[in-house]
Amino acid sequence: MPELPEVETVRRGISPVLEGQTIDSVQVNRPDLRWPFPERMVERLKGRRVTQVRRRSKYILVDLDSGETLLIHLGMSGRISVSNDPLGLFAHNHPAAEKHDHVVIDMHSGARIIYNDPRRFGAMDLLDTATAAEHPLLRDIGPEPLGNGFNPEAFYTAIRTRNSPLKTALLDQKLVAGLGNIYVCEALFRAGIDPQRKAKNLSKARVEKLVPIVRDVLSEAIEAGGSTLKDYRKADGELGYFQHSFDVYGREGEACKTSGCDQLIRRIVQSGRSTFFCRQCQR
DNA sequence: ATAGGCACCTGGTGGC
DNA sequence: TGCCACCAGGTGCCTA
Repeated sequence: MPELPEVETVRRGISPVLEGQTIDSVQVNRPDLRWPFPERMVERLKGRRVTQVRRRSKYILVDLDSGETLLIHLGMSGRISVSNDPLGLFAHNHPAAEKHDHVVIDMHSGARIIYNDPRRFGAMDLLDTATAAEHPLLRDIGPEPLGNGFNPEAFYTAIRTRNSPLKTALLDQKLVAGLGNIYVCEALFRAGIDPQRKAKNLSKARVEKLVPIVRDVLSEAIEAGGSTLKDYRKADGELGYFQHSFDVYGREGEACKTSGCDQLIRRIVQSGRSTFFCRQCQR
């Protein structure tokens, strides 16, 4: 479930557990995720103090006092969970290991961070903190949707030359960072825009409507994650994995939620991915 | 430069 | 119960 809001929820969940704390040990249970883990990752993490936990798009960036930054991506199925054993006395205070627990990080505080990812589309790498933004995985990413760089003028210019459907353009991480299939569908529904419309043909007025809606959809999802976070952690420590009710995503054949609209939500495929929308409400 | 399709991998669901 | 097709929150890479 990791789009920007989920990744931000995870960041907020692990940040207080990591920042200012020292890594005691790291257990890596296989050689790779999507790519091999970086050389000597365990040794490079061990004994390091975490100075800051940041997010860029769907990447979590864990800065270390060594001048290196641990980059984490959750792919499609990545999960991070947190558990605690403050005195470091009882291993059973941590949940039993589960299938696909690929990386386990134990902090000096007794906290344990587990990275679990069945499909292994996720990734980890170690970068020089000073030049992290120039890393190939990060350098071409567009503006953060919740930051000043994502505004109607800039986005209008960015999609001006885009011949692809607007849905596809919104998923292009070079144009705007962090959006994924769910929140693009949701934002386009709320904006009343047909996902099949060509990006380059979008009027200035519609861009001005869409941009704040994208922000709202993401902000609300982060809020929902944040508010669910505490309760959920009490349960089993899973972060970024919360219930959410969507207007269109995953609702093919169900009634459109617009009052007075009698249409059913449709599913089409655009560049290989499902798009959910209402034909009546989205033009 | 841009657009489209494939690939990577595991697991869940629904039909026969 | 088994087998099969299809679906899934992402994105790098290859081809035109």
